Amino acid sequence: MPRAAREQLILDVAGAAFARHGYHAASMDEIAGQADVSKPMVYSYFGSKEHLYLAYIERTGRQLLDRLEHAAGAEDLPLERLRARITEFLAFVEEHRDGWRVLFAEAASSRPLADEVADLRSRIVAAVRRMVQEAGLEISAEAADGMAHAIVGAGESLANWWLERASVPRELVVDWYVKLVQAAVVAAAAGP
Amino acid sequence: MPRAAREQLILDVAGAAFARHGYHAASMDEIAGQADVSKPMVYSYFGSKEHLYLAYIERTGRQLLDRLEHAAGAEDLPLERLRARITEFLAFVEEHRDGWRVLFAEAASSRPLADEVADLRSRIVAAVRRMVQEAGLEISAEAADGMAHAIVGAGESLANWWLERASVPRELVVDWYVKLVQAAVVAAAAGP
Amino acid sequence: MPRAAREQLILDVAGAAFARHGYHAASMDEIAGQADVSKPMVYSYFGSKEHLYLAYIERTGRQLLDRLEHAAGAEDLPLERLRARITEFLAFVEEHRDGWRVLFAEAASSRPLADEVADLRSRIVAAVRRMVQEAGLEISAEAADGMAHAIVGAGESLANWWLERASVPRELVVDWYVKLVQAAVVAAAAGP
Amino acid sequence: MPRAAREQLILDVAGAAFARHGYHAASMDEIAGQADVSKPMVYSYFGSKEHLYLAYIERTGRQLLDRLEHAAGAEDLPLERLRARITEFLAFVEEHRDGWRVLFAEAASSRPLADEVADLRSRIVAAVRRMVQEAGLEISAEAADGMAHAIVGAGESLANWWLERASVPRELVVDWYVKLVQAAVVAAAAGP
DNA sequence: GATGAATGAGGATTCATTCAT
DNA sequence: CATGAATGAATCCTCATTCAT
Repeated sequence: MPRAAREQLILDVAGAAFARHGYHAASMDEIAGQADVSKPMVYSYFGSKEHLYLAYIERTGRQLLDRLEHAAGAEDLPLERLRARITEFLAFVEEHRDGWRVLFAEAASSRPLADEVADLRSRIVAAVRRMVQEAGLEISAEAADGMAHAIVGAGESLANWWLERASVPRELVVDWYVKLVQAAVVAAAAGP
Repeated sequence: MPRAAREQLILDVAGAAFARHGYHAASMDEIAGQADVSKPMVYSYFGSKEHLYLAYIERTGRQLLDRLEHAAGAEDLPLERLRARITEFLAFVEEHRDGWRVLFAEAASSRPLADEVADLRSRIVAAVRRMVQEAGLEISAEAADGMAHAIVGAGESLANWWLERASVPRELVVDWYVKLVQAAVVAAAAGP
Repeated sequence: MPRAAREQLILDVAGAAFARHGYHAASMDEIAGQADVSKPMVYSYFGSKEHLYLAYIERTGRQLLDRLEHAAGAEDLPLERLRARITEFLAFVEEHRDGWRVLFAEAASSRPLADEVADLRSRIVAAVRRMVQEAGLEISAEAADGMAHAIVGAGESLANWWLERASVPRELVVDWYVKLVQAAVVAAAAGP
Repeated sequence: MPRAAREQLILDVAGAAFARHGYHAASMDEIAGQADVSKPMVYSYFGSKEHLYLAYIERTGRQLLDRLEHAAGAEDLPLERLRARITEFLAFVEEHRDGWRVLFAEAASSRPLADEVADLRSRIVAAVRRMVQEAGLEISAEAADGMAHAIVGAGESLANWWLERASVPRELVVDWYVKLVQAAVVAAAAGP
């Protein structure tokens, strides 16, 4: 098996372990065992538990960003692009439950690693902020930033809620979220 | 020092440790040391690391709920009550940074303890859901539930953002969040 | 409650704890708690866990020896005295299960305390040895000593067996043991 | 050093520690140190202190049973077989003082582990009981069982006595014990 | 005399990490 | 390149024992 493939396999297994137990409780023994690789192998590939974790975060984050980026074409109308991106976001969450869980959970906890994860989140927030500002309304930079964070937080929470409600159709959730985002933008602009 | 006071002191110290390192990485040795108490003392008071953690969550959660409950009088108008509660929420977050961090962080991670924390969050969500439903608009139970989660998630994210922006006046954030909530309720009701 | 009575109560409770968990696993906390006495009390009375244990052994051993001594009158025939003593022995074992268990169990294990317990046992063995020698047969001192140990060991084992066989009448066991002892004495004397 | 050899070495060292201090007081630190192995090594080999202990009991017990079994050939006369087995038993006790001490001591104490040891002892008792019953005398099942326990107890006690009397030749003790067993069988059969 | 409160010391166990092969 | 084997360092937790009151 080529090295690249093995690396991906290890990352998959590691992601599952992190999602199941959290960073600290996941053990390198378990990960190596489930990947059918010796532990020194894992260390030779990733250096340390922390680096392995970061590599997983990085890969998952990049996948998410890529999908969001390519979800909408430049020629689409703003509303269509928003809807497309939200749809893509929920699709990603559904397809990568482990990755999503790790990304989201660790965004909030374990201080030492938070910075790396925060970076990913901040890129999403930045995109949302741009979107808010490009709506053409009169919104201060500060308000745009704050509202962008609120929008992202709402999306995370909504996604988690939906993940545990298999019966709710994705389209419905997309609808809600689209409307929420639109309303949020208007709310951010409304004068005193 | 009376026992009750020492218990509170230990909880404070424990909260700081949990906030700094997360549940797993925080060590009982560190907590006992910083509380200027021997480890067996901590065990005699709280039984185990897990119980100590739960005691902290419980205390912090109760404080938050109490404040939210008493923030608004029954005679206030709905909008006033909403604003009062949000103000209180942000005040709590500001005053109890450690507690908030632990509550919020562990809501998302560390599987074994998540249940206890999830319980607190779900009570807040339930209150928000009732609020959504009592707005008098035509909203399905499902939509109300989903939107309540989105609102809570937005609030959490907004609070965290604000915590790192000392210069932003609380009133401003309250304003945004109030508007966001109102908009969210309307959005949940809007037909296709 | 007078001190003497409290001491006895503590000893009783301690004996039960030692019988249930063994010396090491029995905890002073448990003993003090069950005797409804504070721990410093126990220490003031007995000094240390080891001393408490020895005090229990001592009391129980003395009780056993007393009963064996007074079981038979000097005017009885040798066989009657043997039977009376064995009967008394089994009665003691039945009435003082905890004490017997501790006495017997610790006779074999826990090195540091073995000496004290061994002393009690050796007094019983000595009595048996005298009995063997007084049988009037030609038996070397060594053989008498060895056989006395064998006889005592047989009795211990038989008593334990009987303790778990509630349906077996004591008289029957006494009979067996009397015969065994007699046979053993004869066996010890038999030439090559 | 191959793994198998190291396992045996650890077992030897552990046996010595258990014999010296008893199960509870023996520490894994001490055992690992004396075996010149790190503690995690011991855990990787045996899993836990309890498992280490059981492994030792198991090994020692099997050795004893094996030796008793092969001590006598099927073609030997009953008396010769009895003598051969007793000789073997004493030889084992002499050669494996630690093992014998642990086996014998823990047969009587420490509740949680007693079962495993009791099993070994009960197999020996069963063999003795069969021997008693095959003597051709009229003996009730109950009497045979009780007497078998008495015989085993006598042997244990006699062996311990002998262990501290280096000057007493083994042959002599064997002789006594053989006669005692014979006498015991007859005693069990004798009518009222 | 009596105790609630406190602790020093140590025990079992686990884990990330690294050589020797 | 790959690994089996090994460990230093922590971690949670318990317990016999003792003051200050």
